Amino acid sequence: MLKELDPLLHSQLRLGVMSLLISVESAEFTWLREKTNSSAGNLSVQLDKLSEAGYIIIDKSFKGKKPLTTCKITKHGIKAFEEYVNTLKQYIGK
Amino acid sequence: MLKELDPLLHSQLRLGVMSLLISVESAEFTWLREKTNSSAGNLSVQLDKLSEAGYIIIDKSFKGKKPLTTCKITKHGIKAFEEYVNTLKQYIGK
DNA sequence: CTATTTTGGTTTATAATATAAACTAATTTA
DNA sequence: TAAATTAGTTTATATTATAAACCAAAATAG
Repeated sequence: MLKELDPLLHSQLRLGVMSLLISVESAEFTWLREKTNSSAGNLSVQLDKLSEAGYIIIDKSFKGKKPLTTCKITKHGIKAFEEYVNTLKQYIGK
Repeated sequence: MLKELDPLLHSQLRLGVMSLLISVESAEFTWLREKTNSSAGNLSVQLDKLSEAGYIIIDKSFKGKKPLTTCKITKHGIKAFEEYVNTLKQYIGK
């Protein structure tokens, strides 16, 4: 029987974000937006969900007086991502 | 920039079905239901979607007077599945 | 200057999707 | 012969994804 795929990660945008975050120290909102080619609104919502799950931490600061949002994957997030990938292998074969 | 994941395949149940169908000659509705642990209603709807996309062919016959629904992946379906897997590798790393 | 556009977002409304509930019809089984 | 089971379909609902509308500050154009 096929195992469940973590629904929080089984979303193109959220998976994309996690995929990007896993290979960098931290990333800015604008960079994630460019890389994922998503709308700011959508990205904002999905980042919140990842954050609420403890998969990432979001730091909201200011660069001068402009808002600066940076994201960083957590250990919990890395684990969830790895588990997701493992489960996925059951679906896509190897 | 991350590529788009075929939304028809990026669904746990439909991906599960395709994953099962790719390794068998054909499969019965009831078997797919067991393997995917899905409700009959949900499975029925998702099979129709895969069928409409030309990813599978559904054959509805009778075993005696009981309905017998069997599914088979198409060449187009195999190609779509393989493309999906390739794109996915961009997300999950190798 | 000051009006408009751009940047960097958030909030909220809507569109799309997944899923279950309700239903049909035939078939065992009690 | 009434009740439960099998094998599904159809439809309603809950969930999710996504964009539209919005806000505040800053840069740019006239």
